Amino acid sequence: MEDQPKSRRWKQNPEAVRADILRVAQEEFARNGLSRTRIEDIADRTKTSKRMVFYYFGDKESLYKAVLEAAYAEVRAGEAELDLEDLPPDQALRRLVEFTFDHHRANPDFIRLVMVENIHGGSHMSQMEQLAQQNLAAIRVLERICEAGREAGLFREDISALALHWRISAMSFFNVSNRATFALNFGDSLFDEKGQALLREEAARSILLSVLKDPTG
Amino acid sequence: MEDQPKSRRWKQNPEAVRADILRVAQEEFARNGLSRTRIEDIADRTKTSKRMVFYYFGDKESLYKAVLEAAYAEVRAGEAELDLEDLPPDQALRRLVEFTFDHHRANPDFIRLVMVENIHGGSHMSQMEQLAQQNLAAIRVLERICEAGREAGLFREDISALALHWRISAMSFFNVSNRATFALNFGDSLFDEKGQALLREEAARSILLSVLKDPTG
DNA sequence: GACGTAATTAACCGGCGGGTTCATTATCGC
DNA sequence: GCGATAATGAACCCGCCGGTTAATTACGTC
Repeated sequence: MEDQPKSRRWKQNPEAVRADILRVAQEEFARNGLSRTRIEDIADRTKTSKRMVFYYFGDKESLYKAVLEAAYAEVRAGEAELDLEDLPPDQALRRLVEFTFDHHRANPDFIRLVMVENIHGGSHMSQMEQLAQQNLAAIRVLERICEAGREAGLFREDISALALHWRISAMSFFNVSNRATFALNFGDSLFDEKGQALLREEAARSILLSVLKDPTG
Repeated sequence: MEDQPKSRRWKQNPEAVRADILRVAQEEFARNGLSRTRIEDIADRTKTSKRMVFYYFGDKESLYKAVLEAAYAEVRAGEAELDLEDLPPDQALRRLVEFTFDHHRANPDFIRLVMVENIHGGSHMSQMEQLAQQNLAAIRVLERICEAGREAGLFREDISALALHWRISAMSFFNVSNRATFALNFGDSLFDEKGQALLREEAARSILLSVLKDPTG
């Protein structure tokens, strides 16, 4: 990091430049979507130039795809850190819901990239190959919880791990993605700390209730 | 409606032209977002010209705002047709969830417009004045159901109508908005008729369970 | 130090698309 | 019919922005 005083030993560092561009591009694409983002705006916020953006990433769409892929990888890596193995199934499920809720909330740029990608019909994401396994891993976690719950006699027999994941995602995602319009329509009382705590708790509670064989437990 | 006595011939019909533009513009903005939509593309699909689009709506952003406002008005009008007054509270709530789920699913263009608007931070919607009342009406429906449920001894005392609406919206909205990426990540099994029926039923069931004082009922 | 390659800079280009100009036609009130 | 105004058509303008050209500088290798 620190430079040698005598010889200006400032090393060229392509990887850092690349990472710098990616970082800024993620923010810009997340804020503005694909078309509204200007490569020059990205360049201006990096230490390098517009020419270099094209030099490293080819064209705008490839940069966007690189951003999307990096964002997915980062978020999935964050998810993988959650360890639920040693929890009883009901507590594991509750913790998974709370974690997902918090995790989405902490990564609004990722959420916005997914929104953008959905507007585009997923056409860029469909070209990303490697994420199939990562995603199935997410489902497998839920399936293990469900199975453990069934074996413990706690959970219903007929729950679908995929549909469960869908519901957990729906609430966690919507909470970030639709904040602007929801707050404009109904006020922002649900988006301060107290409101968010309420939503988080009710999400966890309703998910849990819905899988329990005996909801009174 | 159809007859116009000798004055006002069929030839020039500004209102129809305007409606034609709005209709096409809604589809284009919903499919492509604001920046990616080309006014010329809209014009080409109408019976009129690009020149007329500007003549009637001023500029692109005003057209977008007009589309958004019209879409909101139409969807809210559709919601207002639901009558739950004569149902017991638990059935009313279930029906409201199912209706919302179906209604969102039947109006993907509206959903996509709201997605686009959220990407833009709601900056255009914040200029729409009249929708505050419409939205409060939606909450009031839920509040009446909750109150009736409490009075009947069926529902918990501590449920928030707004948080309940948030959860119903979250699932109904996400089901449409994130279909592309969800299907790419986890397959499209949840989006055929059978999968959708499952999601709809589980959404209703989990909402209902979460408000009941005695969930075994 | 010399050579080849990787990284960088400055200046440029071209077409796409939002918005306009100006001339023309239809419609209405009288 | 006549004048005023609303509605329409064809062609045009121009600035923005994605992408490029060409020349220059740093760097690894011998």
